[in-house]
Amino acid sequence: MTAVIWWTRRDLRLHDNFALQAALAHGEPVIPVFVLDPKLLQAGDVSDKRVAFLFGGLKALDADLRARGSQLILRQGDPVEVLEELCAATGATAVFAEADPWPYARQRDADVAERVPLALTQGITARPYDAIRKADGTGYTVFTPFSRAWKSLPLPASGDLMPAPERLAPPSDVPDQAAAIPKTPQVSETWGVLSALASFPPGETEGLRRLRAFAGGFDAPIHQYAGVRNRMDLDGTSLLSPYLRFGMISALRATVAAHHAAEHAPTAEARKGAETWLNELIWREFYQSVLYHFPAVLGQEFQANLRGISWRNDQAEFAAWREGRTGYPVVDAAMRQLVQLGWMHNRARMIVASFLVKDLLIDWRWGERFFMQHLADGDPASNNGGWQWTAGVGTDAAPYFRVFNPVLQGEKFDPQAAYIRRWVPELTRVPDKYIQAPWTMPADAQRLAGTAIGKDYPAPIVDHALARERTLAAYRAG
DNA sequence: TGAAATGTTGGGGCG
DNA sequence: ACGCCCCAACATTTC
Repeated sequence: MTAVIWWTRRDLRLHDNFALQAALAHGEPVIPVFVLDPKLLQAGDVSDKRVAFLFGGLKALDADLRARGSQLILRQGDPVEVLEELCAATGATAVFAEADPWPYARQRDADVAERVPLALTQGITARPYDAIRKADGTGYTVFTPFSRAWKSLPLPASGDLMPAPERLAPPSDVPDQAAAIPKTPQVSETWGVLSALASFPPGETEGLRRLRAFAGGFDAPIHQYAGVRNRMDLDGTSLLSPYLRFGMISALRATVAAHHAAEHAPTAEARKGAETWLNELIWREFYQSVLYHFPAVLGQEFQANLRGISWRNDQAEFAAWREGRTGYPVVDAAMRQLVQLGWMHNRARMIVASFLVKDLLIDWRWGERFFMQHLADGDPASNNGGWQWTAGVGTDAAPYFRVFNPVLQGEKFDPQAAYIRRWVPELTRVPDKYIQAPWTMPADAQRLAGTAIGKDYPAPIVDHALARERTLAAYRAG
């Protein structure tokens, strides 16, 4: 047997790992390698919360490998050079990794493959993202037929999933890696990072624990998911997205768990909950497939006739949006949650995205980039899909005239304003009656609440009704 | 995975 | 008793 390299990238797990299994089938020892690519870690491109989640995941993976007799080999540099060096130093004859549809990753892997024998497997998605195609071989651009095709294929039984290997041979002949541990980017030990990590402790063990807690058993939260998933004030969602993003939980395992929960649901409502969550996982599969077949979506609107919209792109308003001071409490709560936690409730993502694009008339790419910087679960495919959907310019997009009213969304999905009060403390004492639209509060009520609008909390930076008309006109003209 | 504008209906107040 | 108006409630259309 000869040494081979398991190159892990966004699959920081040992269970259900096609690349690791392929490596094990090919040779031993398997040398687990992660390459920190400086191009992906430049300050300004990624927030400290996102980096902290990644580094924490690497630490956890290393611990899990050491518990099995191996360890994670961590290197920083250009993956082509690093892998070529490692192959030379260790005598590894092949490199195994899970394929990634992101154009940057595809180019990188093509460059690596020119220098070392690279074998790519599936695994980022539950089904290979290039497998579901229309009869003519092209990719789907509408979700419903995609999901129908996706669901028509069989899923493995729970018992057929791949457990983590129990023992791994120690990687031999690996040069000392002490010098390779990265010094940059700095992960600041700030309260923000610590509190973000407390909400999302990185690692495969935690990912698996969350999946079990969410989808395991007859009374699991997945069965209530359909009814509460849009409530921003409740923990009704799985809170699994960062784990899925870095592959700390396999998409396949999540899918099988959802399917199993649906099949064994005690009531029709419970079944609907599991099916609804499964559908959300299929949206993720859909957008990976869209990115694979239509990589140009990363730069431009999928809908060719909507590429000429005249964005206002007001810098001051963009700053107010980023910093959670638009004067619309639901929007501000959500943006502060994002920046502090590195995560945002999905309903809130739609609300703030609609606000940026359709109230401020700011280019959706600005929002897409800001989300990628801050979201621990930020993924090029899902993030782009979500933004193009909200902007009404993508595959299977929301129609352009669908504009969210932030006040009504708040009333519907944060009815007691607990979400707002949690993230916008200066509104804590504002009564329910006014909290979704504090500018309507009479002067005496402002005094009573200790919140002067325009001073303690901003007046709305735009009038929603006017902004809506302005956007409809811009889209019609564009 | 909207919301606003517009249309319709039906009960109750009133002369 | 009856017609008229008002308007909430609901439905449909439009963006």
